[in-house]
Amino acid sequence: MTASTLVPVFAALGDDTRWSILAALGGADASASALAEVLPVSRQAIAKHLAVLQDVGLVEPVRVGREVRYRVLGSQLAETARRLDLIGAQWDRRLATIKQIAEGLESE
Amino acid sequence: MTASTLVPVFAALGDDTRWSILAALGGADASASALAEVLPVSRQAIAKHLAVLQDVGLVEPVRVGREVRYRVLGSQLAETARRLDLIGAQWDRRLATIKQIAEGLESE
DNA sequence: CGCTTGTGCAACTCTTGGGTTGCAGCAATC
DNA sequence: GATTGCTGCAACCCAAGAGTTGCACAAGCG
Repeated sequence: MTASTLVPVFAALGDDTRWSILAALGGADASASALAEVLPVSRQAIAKHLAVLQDVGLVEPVRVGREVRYRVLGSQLAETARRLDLIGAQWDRRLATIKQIAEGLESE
Repeated sequence: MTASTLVPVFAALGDDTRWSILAALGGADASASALAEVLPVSRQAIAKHLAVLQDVGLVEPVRVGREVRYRVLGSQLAETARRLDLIGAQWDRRLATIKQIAEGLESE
């Protein structure tokens, strides 16, 4: 059941501050301290968010000298999207099946 | 900025119980009371979750006599997946751009 | 009409998690 | 080697939300 790993990703993406962090990292890789200068939250709060994002594989730490910069992994976003799309498609298929059955009943 | 409406959807999808509800509704439309007999939570808890799911457009209420059944909207899942995929693709494009620049520097 | 049953509203508990401050530690730099 | 600056850990506060119980109300059904 790979779906169990999917829910935490959505939980991670369900927070505005984390999207702000992802957006900031979209410009260039940055450390927690650097992000704290841009965003209206403390460095420690950002560090927590980065830990969450790293746990679900949305972000990757890169040591540069004595600081730790983070990079967004777009592939993980795409992968999550792919799996979500599959689920949505399954529901549509179910609806289609029900429609078929209903139409079959009508024509009898 | 349509992305602002995207975050609440992820927040809604970031809960295990709500996925259980969606899964149960995948079999057939059901009321909050019916779901309460299947899932290990109270009817009121389910009612709250259904309200959340309805707010973000993942589920739709259908009155049947004196009960209110809920139906999953797979199209909303697919739409969310599409938008998430676009975002992921943008990050990949940025990485590709950076790679191009780096390669350009090497060849000079 | 009375009974049953599904829904809706309200109040409450308790855990989770986002945010903060403070301090200790470590690694470059001068 | 001392200083500077970035990281990591810990404790704490507070709001949001997941879950519960209880009750009131409305709509079918005997």
